[in-house]
Amino acid sequence: MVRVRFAPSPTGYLHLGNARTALFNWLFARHEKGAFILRIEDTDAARSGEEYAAAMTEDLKWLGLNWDEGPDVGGSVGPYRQSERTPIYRKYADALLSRGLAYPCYCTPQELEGRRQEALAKGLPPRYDNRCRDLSEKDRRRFQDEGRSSSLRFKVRSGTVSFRDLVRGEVQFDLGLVGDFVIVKSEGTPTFHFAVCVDDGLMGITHVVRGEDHLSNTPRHIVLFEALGFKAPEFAHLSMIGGEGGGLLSKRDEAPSVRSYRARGILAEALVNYLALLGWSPKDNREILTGQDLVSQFSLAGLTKSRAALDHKKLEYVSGQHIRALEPQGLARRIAAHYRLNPDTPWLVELVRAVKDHLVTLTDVEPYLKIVQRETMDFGSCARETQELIRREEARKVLEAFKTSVARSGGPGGVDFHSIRQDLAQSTGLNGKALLLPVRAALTRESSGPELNLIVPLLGKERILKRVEEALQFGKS
RNA sequence: GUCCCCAUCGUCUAGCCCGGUCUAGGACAACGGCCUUUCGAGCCGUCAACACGGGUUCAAAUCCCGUUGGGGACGCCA
Repeated sequence: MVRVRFAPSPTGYLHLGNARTALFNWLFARHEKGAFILRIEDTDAARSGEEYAAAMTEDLKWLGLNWDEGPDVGGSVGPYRQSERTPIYRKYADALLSRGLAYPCYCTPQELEGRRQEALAKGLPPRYDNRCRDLSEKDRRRFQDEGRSSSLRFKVRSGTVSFRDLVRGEVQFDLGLVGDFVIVKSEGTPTFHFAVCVDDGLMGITHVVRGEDHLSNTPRHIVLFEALGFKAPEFAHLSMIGGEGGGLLSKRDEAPSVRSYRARGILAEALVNYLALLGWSPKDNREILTGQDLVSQFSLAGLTKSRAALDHKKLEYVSGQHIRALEPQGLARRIAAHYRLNPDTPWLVELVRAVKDHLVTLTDVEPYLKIVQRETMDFGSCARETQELIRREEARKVLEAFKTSVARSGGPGGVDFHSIRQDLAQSTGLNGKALLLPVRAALTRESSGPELNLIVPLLGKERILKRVEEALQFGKS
Protein backbone atom coordinates (compact mmCIF):
# COMPACT_ATOMS: atom_id res chain seq x y z
CA MET A 1 0.00 0.00 0.00
CA VAL A 2 1.15 3.49 -0.82
CA ARG A 3 2.19 5.51 2.22
CA VAL A 4 3.27 9.11 1.78
CA ARG A 5 3.92 11.93 4.17
CA PHE A 6 4.01 15.68 4.32
CA ALA A 7 6.68 16.76 6.77
CA PRO A 8 6.84 20.50 7.28
CA SER A 9 9.06 22.16 9.79
CA PRO A 10 7.04 24.66 11.76
CA THR A 11 9.17 27.73 11.30
CA GLY A 12 6.51 29.92 9.75
CA TYR A 13 3.09 29.86 8.21
CA LEU A 14 2.24 27.31 5.55
CA HIS A 15 3.20 28.94 2.28
CA LEU A 16 2.23 28.12 -1.27
CA GLY A 17 5.27 25.93 -1.89
CA ASN A 18 4.53 23.81 1.20
CA ALA A 19 0.89 23.65 0.30
CA ARG A 20 1.60 22.43 -3.19
CA THR A 21 3.92 19.70 -1.91
CA ALA A 22 1.29 18.66 0.61
CA LEU A 23 -1.34 18.67 -2.11
CA PHE A 24 0.58 16.42 -4.49
CA ASN A 25 1.30 13.99 -1.68
CA TRP A 26 -2.35 14.02 -0.71
CA LEU A 27 -3.58 13.61 -4.27
CA PHE A 28 -1.23 10.71 -4.84
CA ALA A 29 -2.30 9.01 -1.60
CA ARG A 30 -5.99 9.48 -2.28
CA HIS A 31 -5.74 8.40 -5.89
CA GLU A 32 -3.83 5.27 -4.89
CA LYS A 33 -6.11 4.66 -1.91
CA GLY A 34 -3.04 4.83 0.29
CA ALA A 35 -2.24 6.66 3.49
CA PHE A 36 -1.35 10.31 3.89
CA ILE A 37 0.71 11.05 6.98
CA LEU A 38 1.48 14.35 8.65
CA ARG A 39 4.78 14.57 10.45
CA ILE A 40 6.09 17.66 12.19
CA GLU A 41 9.82 18.16 11.72
CA ASP A 42 10.69 20.28 14.70
CA THR A 43 14.23 19.10 15.39
CA ASP A 44 15.50 22.64 15.20
CA ALA A 45 14.20 23.83 18.54
CA ALA A 46 15.45 27.36 18.04
CA ARG A 47 13.47 27.96 14.86
CA SER A 48 10.43 25.80 15.44
CA GLY A 49 7.32 27.07 17.13
CA GLU A 50 4.30 25.23 18.43
CA GLU A 51 2.08 28.07 17.26
CA TYR A 52 3.31 27.57 13.71
CA ALA A 53 2.65 23.84 13.88
CA ALA A 54 -0.88 24.59 14.98
CA ALA A 55 -1.34 27.18 12.24
CA MET A 56 -0.05 24.78 9.61
CA THR A 57 -2.41 22.01 10.59
CA GLU A 58 -5.25 24.48 10.58
CA ASP A 59 -4.34 25.67 7.10
CA LEU A 60 -4.04 22.12 5.80
CA LYS A 61 -7.46 21.33 7.18
CA TRP A 62 -8.86 24.44 5.59
CA LEU A 63 -7.48 23.28 2.25
CA GLY A 64 -9.23 19.98 2.80
CA LEU A 65 -6.02 17.94 2.89
CA ASN A 66 -6.94 15.49 5.61
CA TRP A 67 -4.39 13.03 6.98
CA ASP A 68 -4.75 9.47 8.19
CA GLU A 69 -1.95 9.56 10.72
CA GLY A 70 -0.43 12.55 12.47
CA PRO A 71 0.27 14.31 15.74
CA ASP A 72 -3.39 14.99 16.49
CA VAL A 73 -4.98 11.79 15.18
CA GLY A 74 -2.25 9.36 16.15
CA GLY A 75 -1.40 6.16 14.31
CA SER A 76 0.50 2.96 14.78
CA VAL A 77 3.99 4.29 14.01
CA GLY A 78 3.98 7.48 16.07
CA PRO A 79 4.81 9.75 17.65
CA TYR A 80 4.52 12.04 14.63
CA ARG A 81 6.41 14.95 16.08
CA GLN A 82 10.15 14.59 15.77
CA SER A 83 10.82 16.36 19.03
CA GLU A 84 9.07 13.45 20.71
CA ARG A 85 11.16 10.81 18.99
CA THR A 86 14.57 11.59 20.50
CA PRO A 87 15.07 8.12 22.10
CA ILE A 88 14.40 6.49 18.75
CA TYR A 89 17.05 8.55 16.97
CA ARG A 90 19.43 7.91 19.85
CA LYS A 91 19.01 4.18 19.43
CA TYR A 92 19.67 4.21 15.71
CA ALA A 93 22.62 6.57 16.10
CA ASP A 94 24.18 4.28 18.70
CA ALA A 95 23.73 1.33 16.39
CA LEU A 96 25.54 3.11 13.56
CA LEU A 97 28.28 4.17 15.92
CA SER A 98 28.86 0.68 17.29
CA ARG A 99 28.87 -0.77 13.81
CA GLY A 100 31.56 1.67 12.80
CA LEU A 101 29.30 3.43 10.29
CA ALA A 102 29.41 6.71 12.15
CA TYR A 103 32.03 8.52 14.19
CA PRO A 104 32.35 11.46 16.53
CA CYS A 105 33.61 14.71 15.02
CA TYR A 106 35.27 17.26 17.26
CA CYS A 107 35.49 20.15 14.81
CA THR A 108 33.90 23.32 16.08
CA PRO A 109 31.40 25.24 13.96
CA GLN A 110 33.92 28.07 13.71
CA GLU A 111 36.61 25.75 12.37
CA LEU A 112 34.23 24.24 9.87
CA GLU A 113 33.04 27.60 8.70
CA GLY A 114 36.60 28.83 8.33
CA ARG A 115 37.58 25.85 6.20
CA ARG A 116 34.43 26.22 4.14
CA GLN A 117 35.24 29.84 3.33
CA GLU A 118 38.81 28.91 2.54
CA ALA A 119 37.75 26.18 0.13
CA LEU A 120 35.24 28.47 -1.53
CA ALA A 121 37.89 31.14 -1.98
CA LYS A 122 40.16 28.61 -3.66
CA GLY A 123 37.36 27.51 -5.94
CA LEU A 124 37.13 24.11 -4.31
CA PRO A 125 33.97 22.33 -3.26
CA PRO A 126 33.24 23.49 0.28
CA ARG A 127 32.61 20.06 1.67
CA TYR A 128 33.71 18.50 4.95
CA ASP A 129 37.10 16.84 4.56
CA ASN A 130 36.34 13.79 6.73
CA ARG A 131 39.24 14.67 8.97
CA CYS A 132 37.76 13.14 12.10
CA ARG A 133 36.95 9.87 10.37
CA ASP A 134 40.13 8.07 11.31
CA LEU A 135 41.00 9.69 14.59
CA SER A 136 42.93 7.47 17.00
CA GLU A 137 41.66 6.77 20.49
CA LYS A 138 44.41 9.05 21.74
CA ASP A 139 43.30 11.94 19.50
CA ARG A 140 39.75 11.52 20.63
CA ARG A 141 40.70 11.57 24.26
CA ARG A 142 42.82 14.63 23.69
CA PHE A 143 39.91 16.52 22.10
CA GLN A 144 37.64 15.45 24.92
CA ASP A 145 40.18 16.62 27.47
CA GLU A 146 40.29 19.93 25.68
CA GLY A 147 36.61 20.13 26.52
CA ARG A 148 35.44 19.89 22.93
CA SER A 149 31.97 18.57 22.37
CA SER A 150 31.35 16.23 19.48
CA SER A 151 28.77 15.70 16.81
CA LEU A 152 28.18 12.39 15.12
CA ARG A 153 29.00 12.06 11.44
CA PHE A 154 27.92 9.38 9.03
CA LYS A 155 30.65 7.61 7.12
CA VAL A 156 29.65 8.00 3.48
CA ARG A 157 30.73 4.99 1.48
CA SER A 158 32.56 5.37 -1.80
CA GLY A 159 31.16 4.61 -5.21
CA THR A 160 28.11 5.98 -6.93
CA VAL A 161 24.46 5.94 -6.16
CA SER A 162 21.76 6.02 -8.76
CA PHE A 163 18.02 5.99 -8.57
CA ARG A 164 15.04 6.41 -10.77
CA ASP A 165 13.26 9.61 -9.87
CA LEU A 166 9.57 9.36 -10.68
CA VAL A 167 9.50 12.76 -12.34
CA ARG A 168 13.08 13.17 -13.54
CA GLY A 169 14.07 9.69 -14.56
CA GLU A 170 17.46 8.11 -13.97
CA VAL A 171 19.76 10.23 -11.78
CA GLN A 172 23.31 9.35 -10.74
CA PHE A 173 25.65 10.84 -8.15
CA ASP A 174 29.29 10.27 -7.30
CA LEU A 175 29.57 9.73 -3.56
CA GLY A 176 33.20 10.78 -3.68
CA LEU A 177 31.84 14.31 -3.90
CA VAL A 178 29.77 13.96 -0.77
CA GLY A 179 31.49 14.58 2.57
CA ASP A 180 30.65 12.72 5.74
CA PHE A 181 27.70 14.60 7.14
CA VAL A 182 26.44 15.22 10.65
CA ILE A 183 23.60 13.01 11.78
CA VAL A 184 23.48 13.99 15.45
CA LYS A 185 24.28 17.51 16.52
CA SER A 186 26.55 18.07 19.50
CA GLU A 187 23.51 19.02 21.56
CA GLY A 188 22.21 15.50 20.95
CA THR A 189 19.39 16.15 18.51
CA PRO A 190 19.29 14.53 15.09
CA THR A 191 19.81 16.51 11.91
CA PHE A 192 17.21 16.66 9.20
CA HIS A 193 18.92 14.00 7.06
CA PHE A 194 19.03 11.51 9.87
CA ALA A 195 15.59 12.11 11.31
CA VAL A 196 14.01 11.89 7.87
CA CYS A 197 15.56 8.54 7.05
CA VAL A 198 14.85 6.98 10.41
CA ASP A 199 11.27 8.20 10.30
CA ASP A 200 10.56 7.35 6.69
CA GLY A 201 11.98 3.90 7.31
CA LEU A 202 10.10 3.28 10.52
CA MET A 203 6.89 4.77 9.21
CA GLY A 204 6.92 2.58 6.14
CA ILE A 205 6.92 5.49 3.70
CA THR A 206 6.81 4.07 0.17
CA HIS A 207 7.09 7.29 -1.85
CA VAL A 208 8.85 10.50 -0.96
CA VAL A 209 7.28 13.36 -2.87
CA ARG A 210 9.10 16.58 -2.07
CA GLY A 211 10.66 19.68 -3.57
CA GLU A 212 13.46 19.58 -6.09
CA ASP A 213 15.71 21.32 -3.60
CA HIS A 214 16.08 17.88 -2.03
CA LEU A 215 17.23 16.16 -5.20
CA SER A 216 20.90 16.44 -4.35
CA ASN A 217 20.20 15.39 -0.75
CA THR A 218 18.80 12.13 -2.01
CA PRO A 219 22.09 10.24 -2.45
CA ARG A 220 22.84 11.01 1.20
CA HIS A 221 19.48 9.66 2.19
CA ILE A 222 19.86 6.56 0.10
CA VAL A 223 23.16 5.58 1.71
CA LEU A 224 21.61 6.27 5.10
CA PHE A 225 18.65 4.03 4.32
CA GLU A 226 21.15 1.33 3.32
CA ALA A 227 23.12 1.66 6.54
CA LEU A 228 19.97 1.75 8.66
CA GLY A 229 18.73 -1.42 7.04
CA PHE A 230 15.67 0.13 5.43
CA LYS A 231 14.54 -0.31 1.88
CA ALA A 232 14.78 3.12 0.27
CA PRO A 233 11.45 4.55 -0.85
CA GLU A 234 10.66 5.75 -4.34
CA PHE A 235 11.39 9.42 -4.94
CA ALA A 236 9.53 12.08 -6.87
CA HIS A 237 11.09 15.52 -6.88
CA LEU A 238 8.69 18.31 -7.65
CA SER A 239 9.82 21.34 -9.60
CA MET A 240 9.93 24.53 -7.59
CA ILE A 241 7.58 27.43 -8.02
CA GLY A 242 8.69 30.93 -8.75
CA GLY A 243 7.31 34.32 -7.86
CA GLU A 244 5.25 36.45 -10.18
CA GLY A 245 8.21 38.44 -11.45
CA GLY A 246 9.85 35.28 -12.68
CA GLY A 247 12.25 35.29 -9.76
CA LEU A 248 12.33 32.64 -7.14
CA LEU A 249 9.71 32.24 -4.51
CA SER A 250 12.05 32.54 -1.58
CA LYS A 251 11.66 33.05 2.11
CA ARG A 252 13.30 36.39 1.53
CA ASP A 253 10.42 37.93 -0.32
CA GLU A 254 8.17 36.13 2.14
CA ALA A 255 6.51 33.47 0.05
CA PRO A 256 2.80 34.19 0.27
CA SER A 257 1.11 32.21 3.00
CA VAL A 258 -1.97 30.12 2.54
CA ARG A 259 -3.72 32.21 5.15
CA SER A 260 -3.12 35.40 3.24
CA TYR A 261 -5.13 33.93 0.37
CA ARG A 262 -7.76 32.75 2.78
CA ALA A 263 -8.01 36.25 4.21
CA ARG A 264 -8.38 37.62 0.69
CA GLY A 265 -11.41 35.43 0.27
CA ILE A 266 -9.95 32.89 -2.15
CA LEU A 267 -11.96 29.68 -1.92
CA ALA A 268 -10.00 26.71 -0.58
CA GLU A 269 -11.09 24.54 -3.50
CA ALA A 270 -9.94 27.23 -5.92
CA LEU A 271 -6.51 27.46 -4.34
CA VAL A 272 -6.23 23.68 -4.45
CA ASN A 273 -7.31 23.65 -8.09
CA TYR A 274 -4.86 26.37 -9.03
CA LEU A 275 -1.96 24.83 -7.13
CA ALA A 276 -2.59 21.47 -8.78
CA LEU A 277 -2.27 23.15 -12.17
CA LEU A 278 1.12 24.52 -11.19
CA GLY A 279 3.36 21.69 -12.30
CA TRP A 280 0.73 19.18 -13.18
CA SER A 281 -1.86 18.95 -15.92
CA PRO A 282 -4.75 16.61 -16.51
CA LYS A 283 -5.01 14.45 -19.60
CA ASP A 284 -7.85 16.44 -21.08
CA ASN A 285 -7.93 20.20 -21.42
CA ARG A 286 -10.25 20.84 -18.49
CA GLU A 287 -8.79 23.21 -15.98
CA ILE A 288 -11.59 23.90 -13.54
CA LEU A 289 -11.60 20.83 -11.37
CA THR A 290 -13.04 19.84 -8.03
CA GLY A 291 -11.07 17.99 -5.40
CA GLN A 292 -12.80 14.82 -6.54
CA ASP A 293 -11.81 15.42 -10.17
CA LEU A 294 -8.23 16.01 -9.12
CA VAL A 295 -8.07 12.86 -7.03
CA SER A 296 -9.44 10.70 -9.79
CA GLN A 297 -7.27 12.20 -12.52
CA PHE A 298 -4.04 12.64 -10.61
CA SER A 299 -0.93 10.78 -11.63
CA LEU A 300 2.73 11.42 -10.87
CA ALA A 301 3.33 10.93 -14.58
CA GLY A 302 1.53 14.21 -15.27
CA LEU A 303 4.06 16.19 -13.27
CA THR A 304 6.17 18.83 -15.01
CA LYS A 305 9.94 19.01 -14.72
CA SER A 306 10.41 22.72 -15.11
CA ARG A 307 9.78 25.54 -12.72
CA ALA A 308 6.42 27.28 -12.66
CA ALA A 309 5.73 30.88 -11.78
CA LEU A 310 2.79 32.10 -9.80
CA ASP A 311 0.12 33.98 -11.72
CA HIS A 312 -2.38 35.76 -9.53
CA LYS A 313 -4.59 36.64 -12.48
CA LYS A 314 -5.10 33.01 -13.23
CA LEU A 315 -5.66 32.18 -9.57
CA GLU A 316 -8.40 34.79 -9.54
CA TYR A 317 -9.91 33.39 -12.67
CA VAL A 318 -10.00 29.93 -11.13
CA SER A 319 -11.42 31.38 -7.95
CA GLY A 320 -14.18 33.15 -9.87
CA GLN A 321 -15.06 29.94 -11.67
CA HIS A 322 -15.44 28.09 -8.39
CA ILE A 323 -17.52 30.86 -6.88
CA ARG A 324 -19.82 30.78 -9.87
CA ALA A 325 -20.19 27.04 -9.56
CA LEU A 326 -21.58 27.43 -6.05
CA GLU A 327 -25.32 27.58 -5.35
CA PRO A 328 -26.42 30.96 -3.95
CA GLN A 329 -27.24 29.32 -0.63
CA GLY A 330 -23.84 27.69 -0.45
CA LEU A 331 -22.03 30.86 -1.37
CA ALA A 332 -24.07 32.82 1.17
CA ARG A 333 -22.99 30.37 3.84
CA ARG A 334 -19.34 30.80 2.89
CA ILE A 335 -19.67 34.57 2.95
CA ALA A 336 -21.46 34.50 6.28
CA ALA A 337 -18.66 32.38 7.69
CA HIS A 338 -16.00 34.66 6.29
CA TYR A 339 -17.58 37.79 7.72
CA ARG A 340 -18.97 36.09 10.81
CA LEU A 341 -22.48 37.09 9.89
CA ASN A 342 -25.50 35.23 11.10
CA PRO A 343 -25.96 32.61 8.36
CA ASP A 344 -29.71 33.09 8.60
CA THR A 345 -29.51 36.76 7.66
CA PRO A 346 -32.62 36.88 5.48
CA TRP A 347 -31.35 39.16 2.73
CA LEU A 348 -27.97 37.51 2.33
CA VAL A 349 -29.00 34.84 -0.16
CA GLU A 350 -30.84 37.44 -2.24
CA LEU A 351 -27.80 39.67 -2.21
CA VAL A 352 -25.59 36.79 -3.25
CA ARG A 353 -27.96 35.91 -6.05
CA ALA A 354 -27.73 39.49 -7.26
CA VAL A 355 -23.99 39.91 -7.19
CA LYS A 356 -22.64 36.40 -7.61
CA ASP A 357 -21.38 36.98 -11.11
CA HIS A 358 -19.38 39.96 -9.94
CA LEU A 359 -17.35 38.03 -7.43
CA VAL A 360 -13.94 36.58 -7.92
CA THR A 361 -13.15 36.21 -4.23
CA LEU A 362 -15.37 36.20 -1.16
CA THR A 363 -14.15 39.62 -0.10
CA ASP A 364 -15.35 41.10 -3.38
CA VAL A 365 -18.78 41.04 -1.82
CA GLU A 366 -17.80 43.75 0.63
CA PRO A 367 -18.90 46.79 -1.36
CA TYR A 368 -22.21 45.10 -2.09
CA LEU A 369 -22.63 44.15 1.51
CA LYS A 370 -22.28 47.82 2.28
CA ILE A 371 -24.98 48.74 -0.20
CA VAL A 372 -27.43 46.84 1.92
CA GLN A 373 -26.00 47.48 5.34
CA ARG A 374 -25.37 51.21 5.13
CA GLU A 375 -27.63 53.12 7.48
CA THR A 376 -26.96 56.56 6.16
CA MET A 377 -25.72 57.40 2.71
CA ASP A 378 -23.46 60.28 3.67
CA PHE A 379 -23.06 61.48 0.11
CA GLY A 380 -20.57 64.08 1.27
CA SER A 381 -17.94 61.38 1.54
CA CYS A 382 -18.49 59.57 -1.73
CA ALA A 383 -16.85 59.98 -5.12
CA ARG A 384 -16.86 63.50 -6.51
CA GLU A 385 -18.53 62.47 -9.76
CA THR A 386 -21.36 60.87 -7.82
CA GLN A 387 -21.83 64.04 -5.82
CA GLU A 388 -21.92 66.14 -8.95
CA LEU A 389 -24.34 63.77 -10.58
CA ILE A 390 -26.82 63.98 -7.75
CA ARG A 391 -26.68 67.75 -7.72
CA ARG A 392 -27.60 67.98 -11.36
CA GLU A 393 -31.03 69.38 -12.07
CA GLU A 394 -31.97 66.55 -14.43
CA ALA A 395 -31.00 63.95 -11.88
CA ARG A 396 -33.08 65.59 -9.21
CA LYS A 397 -36.10 65.46 -11.49
CA VAL A 398 -35.55 61.77 -12.08
CA LEU A 399 -35.23 61.16 -8.37
CA GLU A 400 -38.41 63.07 -7.59
CA ALA A 401 -40.25 60.99 -10.13
CA PHE A 402 -38.65 57.84 -8.83
CA LYS A 403 -39.77 58.69 -5.32
CA THR A 404 -43.33 59.05 -6.45
CA SER A 405 -43.27 55.81 -8.39
CA VAL A 406 -41.81 53.88 -5.52
CA ALA A 407 -44.19 55.38 -3.03
CA ARG A 408 -47.09 54.34 -5.25
CA SER A 409 -45.77 50.85 -5.80
CA GLY A 410 -45.49 47.99 -3.42
CA GLY A 411 -47.98 45.64 -1.95
CA PRO A 412 -47.40 42.11 -0.86
CA GLY A 413 -44.93 41.34 -3.65
CA GLY A 414 -42.60 44.11 -2.56
CA VAL A 415 -41.10 46.65 -4.88
CA ASP A 416 -41.10 45.64 -8.53
CA PHE A 417 -38.41 47.50 -10.41
CA HIS A 418 -39.70 46.66 -13.87
CA SER A 419 -42.99 48.43 -13.45
CA ILE A 420 -41.35 51.30 -11.66
CA ARG A 421 -38.92 51.72 -14.49
CA GLN A 422 -41.70 51.79 -17.05
CA ASP A 423 -43.56 54.25 -14.96
CA LEU A 424 -40.46 56.37 -14.63
CA ALA A 425 -39.63 56.32 -18.31
CA GLN A 426 -43.12 57.54 -19.04
CA SER A 427 -43.21 60.34 -16.52
CA THR A 428 -39.74 61.68 -17.32
CA GLY A 429 -39.51 60.86 -21.00
CA LEU A 430 -35.98 59.62 -20.35
CA ASN A 431 -34.36 56.26 -20.73
CA GLY A 432 -31.02 54.54 -20.44
CA LYS A 433 -28.19 56.14 -18.60
CA ALA A 434 -29.88 59.43 -18.01
CA LEU A 435 -32.64 57.67 -16.18
CA LEU A 436 -30.85 54.93 -14.32
CA LEU A 437 -27.56 56.49 -13.32
CA PRO A 438 -29.13 58.93 -10.86
CA VAL A 439 -31.18 56.13 -9.36
CA ARG A 440 -28.12 53.98 -8.97
CA ALA A 441 -26.15 56.82 -7.42
CA ALA A 442 -28.87 57.63 -4.91
CA LEU A 443 -29.32 54.02 -3.93
CA THR A 444 -25.71 52.86 -3.85
CA ARG A 445 -23.44 55.92 -3.94
CA GLU A 446 -21.73 54.28 -6.88
CA SER A 447 -21.79 54.83 -10.63
CA SER A 448 -21.59 51.13 -11.37
CA GLY A 449 -22.53 47.88 -9.73
CA PRO A 450 -25.03 45.08 -9.89
CA GLU A 451 -28.22 45.43 -11.85
CA LEU A 452 -30.76 47.75 -10.29
CA ASN A 453 -33.60 45.33 -10.68
CA LEU A 454 -31.71 43.07 -8.31
CA ILE A 455 -30.80 45.77 -5.83
CA VAL A 456 -34.16 47.44 -5.57
CA PRO A 457 -36.09 44.50 -4.14
CA LEU A 458 -33.22 43.89 -1.79
CA LEU A 459 -33.44 47.33 -0.26
CA GLY A 460 -37.18 47.47 0.14
CA LYS A 461 -39.47 50.42 -0.12
CA GLU A 462 -38.61 52.12 3.13
CA ARG A 463 -34.88 52.25 2.66
CA ILE A 464 -35.24 53.30 -0.96
CA LEU A 465 -37.38 56.24 -0.01
CA LYS A 466 -35.01 57.20 2.75
CA ARG A 467 -31.99 57.11 0.45
CA VAL A 468 -33.69 59.04 -2.32
CA GLU A 469 -34.70 61.63 0.22
CA GLU A 470 -31.11 61.86 1.46
CA ALA A 471 -29.89 62.28 -2.09
CA LEU A 472 -32.35 65.05 -2.73
CA GLN A 473 -31.39 66.78 0.50
CA PHE A 474 -27.75 66.51 -0.43
CA GLY A 475 -28.45 67.84 -3.89
CA LYS A 476 -29.95 70.98 -2.38
CA SER A 477 -26.92 71.79 -0.29
C1' G B 1 34.29 26.51 -7.99
C1' U B 2 32.32 21.21 -8.23
C1' C B 3 28.11 18.11 -8.86
C1' C B 4 22.86 17.67 -10.06
C1' C B 5 18.25 19.41 -12.35
C1' C B 6 15.64 22.41 -15.94
C1' A B 7 14.69 25.20 -20.89
C1' U B 8 7.55 25.44 -26.02
C1' C B 9 3.33 32.02 -26.58
C1' G B 10 4.19 37.57 -21.23
C1' U B 11 2.32 33.31 -17.67
C1' C B 12 0.45 27.96 -16.73
C1' U B 13 0.83 24.08 -20.12
C1' A B 14 -0.21 19.91 -24.40
C1' G B 15 3.02 17.67 -27.81
C1' C B 16 8.87 15.11 -26.72
C1' C B 17 9.66 8.60 -24.27
C1' C B 18 7.49 5.65 -29.70
C1' G B 19 10.81 11.74 -35.41
C1' G B 20 6.40 12.86 -40.34
C1' U B 21 -0.63 13.82 -38.59
C1' C B 22 2.69 20.64 -35.57
C1' U B 23 1.41 26.15 -41.22
C1' A B 24 2.83 23.74 -32.64
C1' G B 25 -3.13 22.70 -29.45
C1' G B 26 -5.64 24.57 -24.79
C1' A B 27 -6.00 28.09 -20.64
C1' C B 28 -4.86 32.96 -18.06
C1' A B 29 -3.45 37.82 -19.34
C1' A B 30 -3.51 41.64 -23.18
C1' C B 31 -6.21 43.70 -27.29
C1' G B 32 -10.86 44.18 -30.34
C1' G B 33 -16.12 43.13 -30.98
C1' C B 34 -21.10 41.54 -29.32
C1' C B 35 -24.47 41.78 -25.16
C1' U B 36 -25.58 45.28 -21.13
C1' U B 37 -28.18 51.66 -17.82
C1' U B 38 -22.73 50.89 -15.78
C1' C B 39 -18.82 47.60 -14.02
C1' G B 40 -18.34 42.65 -14.12
C1' A B 41 -19.76 38.09 -16.13
C1' G B 42 -20.81 35.62 -20.66
C1' C B 43 -20.05 34.86 -25.98
C1' C B 44 -16.96 35.67 -30.49
C1' G B 45 -12.32 37.00 -32.45
C1' U B 46 -6.96 38.90 -32.71
C1' C B 47 -1.87 39.04 -31.11
C1' A B 48 1.70 35.62 -29.29
C1' A B 49 6.38 30.31 -28.38
C1' C B 50 9.75 25.28 -29.93
C1' A B 51 16.79 29.57 -25.96
C1' C B 52 21.21 29.21 -29.42
C1' G B 53 24.77 26.30 -32.41
C1' G B 54 26.16 21.85 -34.46
C1' G B 55 25.05 16.92 -35.81
C1' U B 56 21.89 12.17 -37.11
C1' U B 57 17.84 11.61 -40.76
C1' C B 58 14.34 11.82 -46.82
C1' A B 59 12.17 14.39 -42.44
C1' A B 60 13.57 17.08 -35.62
C1' A B 61 9.80 20.90 -30.90
C1' U B 62 10.61 15.62 -30.72
C1' C B 63 17.03 11.74 -30.97
C1' C B 64 22.65 13.02 -29.93
C1' C B 65 26.60 16.63 -28.65
C1' G B 66 27.92 21.42 -27.23
C1' U B 67 26.86 26.59 -25.75
C1' U B 68 24.07 30.03 -23.17
C1' G B 69 20.61 31.04 -19.49
C1' G B 70 17.91 29.75 -14.95
C1' G B 71 17.54 26.82 -10.44
C1' G B 72 19.31 23.51 -6.58
C1' A B 73 23.04 21.08 -3.47
C1' C B 74 27.82 21.18 -1.30
C1' G B 75 25.38 23.71 6.82
C1' C B 76 25.94 20.86 13.98
C1' C B 77 18.86 24.86 8.57
C1' A B 78 15.08 21.93 6.96
